[in-house]
This record gives sequence, C-alpha cells and structure tokens, in this order.
Amino acid sequence: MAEIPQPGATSSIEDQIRLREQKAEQLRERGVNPYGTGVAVPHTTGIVRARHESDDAAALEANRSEDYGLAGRVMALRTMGKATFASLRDRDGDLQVFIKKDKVGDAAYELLKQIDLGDIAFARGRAMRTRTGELSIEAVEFKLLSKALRPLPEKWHGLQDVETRYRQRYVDLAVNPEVREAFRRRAALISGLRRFLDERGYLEVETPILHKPEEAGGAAARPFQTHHNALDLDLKLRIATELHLKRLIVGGLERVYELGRIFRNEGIDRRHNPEFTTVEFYQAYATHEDLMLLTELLVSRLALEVTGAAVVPYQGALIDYTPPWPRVSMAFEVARLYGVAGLDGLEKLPDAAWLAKADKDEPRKKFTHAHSTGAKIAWAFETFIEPMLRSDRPSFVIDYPIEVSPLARRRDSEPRLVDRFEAFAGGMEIANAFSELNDPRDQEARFRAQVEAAARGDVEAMPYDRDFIRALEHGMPPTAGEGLGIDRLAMLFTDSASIRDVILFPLLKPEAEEGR
RNA sequence: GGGAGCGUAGCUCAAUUGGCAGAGCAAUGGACUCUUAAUCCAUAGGUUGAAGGUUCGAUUCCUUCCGCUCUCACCA
Repeated sequence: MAEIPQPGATSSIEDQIRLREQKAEQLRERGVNPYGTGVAVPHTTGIVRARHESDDAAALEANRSEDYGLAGRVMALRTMGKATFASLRDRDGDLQVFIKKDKVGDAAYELLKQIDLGDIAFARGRAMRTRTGELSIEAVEFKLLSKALRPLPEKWHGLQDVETRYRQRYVDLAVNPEVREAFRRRAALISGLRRFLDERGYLEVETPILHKPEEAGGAAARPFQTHHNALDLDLKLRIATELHLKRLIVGGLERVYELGRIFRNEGIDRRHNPEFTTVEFYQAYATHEDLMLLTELLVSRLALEVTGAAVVPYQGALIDYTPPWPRVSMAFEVARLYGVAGLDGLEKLPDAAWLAKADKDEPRKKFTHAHSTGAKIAWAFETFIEPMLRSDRPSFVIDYPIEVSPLARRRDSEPRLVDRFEAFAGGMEIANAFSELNDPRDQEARFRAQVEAAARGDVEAMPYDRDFIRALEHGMPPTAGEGLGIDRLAMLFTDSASIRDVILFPLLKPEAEEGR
C-alpha cells in the first residue's frame, strides 16, 4: 500500500493540514468518501452507558448485547499494533471503542491508519468491558465519516486561550466538556422558564426588534442604528420589549411574555454584551408584591432544575435561592445610614452631609449628577449599601424613589416612592420589576421630561412614543411587569465570572487578517 | 475612553544580567492484540502578535500599532 509519510515532512500547521488532505485523498482512492453521508446512527454513548452501567465483564460476556452504532469525534487513539483503543465523543459524552484487527478485518484495520484525532467516525459493535473494567464497544466496524484537516488542541489541558475559545467556539465546545455543560444549563434555564410561565397562563409573544426611532424606549440606553432601504427609513434595534408588551396588555392578552435578544450600544465588560437576552413578562391585575413572590419561586425552581440544588456555588460563595428572599428597603436603609427619620429627614439633608460618607473621588463625582433627593438616595444606596448586600442570598431591593423610576407607578400611600423592586444575586442585578404606570397623562408628562432631558444632551433619554400614549388612552388594566436577565441567571447557574462564558459567540473586535 | 498585565511551535507552557529559542502533548517513520495523559526508539516542526529603534548581539530594553484579560469610567 502507498506510504503517506514524506521524507522531510514537517509538522507545521500547514504541513499537518496537507498530510490530512493526503489521507483524505488516499481514502477516496480506496473508495471511501471522506465526507460521506447517509450513515444511520441509531445509538449514543449515553444509551450504551445507561444500559450497561451496572453490567460487569462476565455479565456482558454471558449476555451478549446487541450491536450499537455510534458516531462522534475521535478524541483519543491508542494503538497497540493489531489492537487500537479509540475514544469517541458524541453529544452525550465519551465512550471507548476497542478495535481489534481480527474483529474488523485486515482491510478495515488498515484504513485506521488514515484516521486522525479530531475526525468524525462511526463505530459498530457490542458492549463489553476491558480488562481494566472500562465499558467499551468492541468494534466489528469502524469507519471515517468526516475528515478533520486541523488538529485538536492538547488533550490534557484542552483549549485554554480565552480569545481563541470565544473566536473559535466550535473548538472550545469540541474539547472542553464544561463548556458544553454551561450551554446545556443555559438551555435548561430557558426551557424551564418557558414552562413556568406557560403553566401560569402567560402567552409567549414576539414584538418587533426593528424599532422606529420613536419606539426605541423602555429603558435608559443608547440604541444601535440601522436603515431600511426600500422604505428609506432609519431604524433602531430595540433596547427593551416593554412598550410593545404593555400595548398587548391594553389589547386584553392580560398575561404576556417575550424572551429575546435586546441590543444596547454600550460598553463591553464582564457583565455586559451588546446583545443579550431578557425575558419581560407582564401580568394584568397583579402588583409588584405578586411579582416578588413569583420571582423567588421562579428563580429558586430554576436553580433546582438547572443545577440540581437550591444552593448554588458562585465565585467562591454559596447562594441559597430558597424563598423567601430577604428584602432591603432602599429608602429606609439610606435614612438609617444617615441617622435621619425617613424621607422627610433625607429631604432636609444638605449636600455636605450626603457627601460626608464618601471619602473617594469617584463617588463624589457621581454625586454631582444627582439632582433630586430620590437620585441622592439611589446614589447613597448604590455607593454604600449595595456592596454590603448578602452574598449567600439573593436580595430584593424595594422602596425606590420616583425620580429614578420613570415607568413605575407612584405609591398611593407615599407618592415619593414607587411600587418597584430589583433582585440582586452574586453582586449583579438580575431583575427589575414594578407596578406599571397606566395613567396616560402621567406617562405623557414623563415622556415630555425625557424629551427635555434629551434636549439637554442625555443620550439615553427615551423618545416620546405617541402611539404608546394612544394605547394607554384606551385604558390599560392595573398591571405589574418584570424584566429578567437571562445571561446573568445563566452566569449564576454555571458559576461563570464573565457573560462571555454563557454567550456562544460574544462580540469581539475583528481578528487580525494574517494567520489562519 | 483611562490604568495595569499578557501575546513564544497546532495546543499547554519554559527560556538566567541582553548571549546559539526549549519541553510535554499533537504530528511523521518504526515496534507492540486490554490501553486509557499507553509505552519504547527515531524524525520533524519557530516571521517569539506587527512595524520600527537602541545594541556587536533583542523573546528579553525603548516607541508605535493590533488583539485579549483585569480594572476604572460608562451602563435599569
């Protein structure tokens, strides 16, 4: 038979690719299509493992199993002359295949020489245990399905380089099992969430992602710009789903949710990706109190479903999601911090007293942007109290000032506050919810204030959405709504420090031209 | 955008005061019918992110640029 090795062959990446191409060519010459199709793959490694986990070697000898047909990536090859051990990795995991020359035949065994690590291969044979007890497939057939031209990263350390892991996620997924697990958990999180809401009579809906300029509100953020050619229309990518979902509440759907991508033209860091996933849900005739109960039930159930426990490790801490979650009053805690009596006391605090607690430049600078008592309360909370929130429990922060809550309903018993909460866990905001503002005239006034803010140069101010006012004028039932950050929850349930570890293809700067 | 750090073989990592750029895995050839980070023998693989500078000599020192990480700013 023809010899592949070339004298003077090197092992630069180009040479390795060329060698593998030559192997593919040799297989073609022997009638094997290195990129064939139509191979039935009736089983998975998981099926074999589940069926024979408790069978010992003797049992498998006495009771011959059926022949299993498996396909996957060749992750290891250990050749011992006329016997070879291969590890095949499919969606369920890895399984060893024991290939003996006298079982597969001389010709098939010879073709093994054309198999490289990383190739996609098919194996057929009964279940057995090797001398060391490892459950294996004793191959009666082993063949190439797809030739890999590039070598896999090292088997022991896997792919470590963070940048390559994100840019070439296919390699990361192929060789790093914990990455597969993280995205499995993300999928379980999303399907569990859907199930939870569906069971409670919420209707899943889809609203536009392309927003006309006047629609791109619902949050304080800068949008991405785009353009529709046929209509010659400037459009923006949505920064929230809020305003469309509330229109559906006006329309009488009563319970709706949208799970989807939103886009914010802002900085990128460990907790922020320009496109990310939220679920927003709105429930007519509910209050923010109802949503607090719903949230702690939902998140604790998801923790259990996704991770198998209600107490989940995150970055060195253990977070116990069991309800009820501790509640922290923003207004009360800030008043207590300053030793004054409630909102009345805080309103009388001079700026010098507010700043007395801040000894660093940066919070002092931020304070100059706080133009109302409410904004100062929020500043003090974020600066001094938020970092002290318990790390072993999620927390609800309640009693938000109206000045920092432009879409929330004023509280009847205390008009300086709104019926709103945010949920925090692992040092991150994971949810924001409130009883919705449904007074069209009040909403008009708040839009107007936003337009004025925009005129003053606030690039994150919302536009005046005339049609949304028209919708509210038709009457929106008293409603509570909430937004949950799916990526943040995925981080918490996978113990990921970076949002990029739970987004398959995070946004990166373009890669340099050279190199392959 | 500011600050700090990192970038060496396909992968994971070394390289002394600035003195011939190395190892393991992967690859190639050979031996081996129960290995599992297989083992053994042999071989080959480098624009040290890019460009420039200092120097007899630069992976090492300097400048600029590119990318990534952390951090600050920004950010419901």
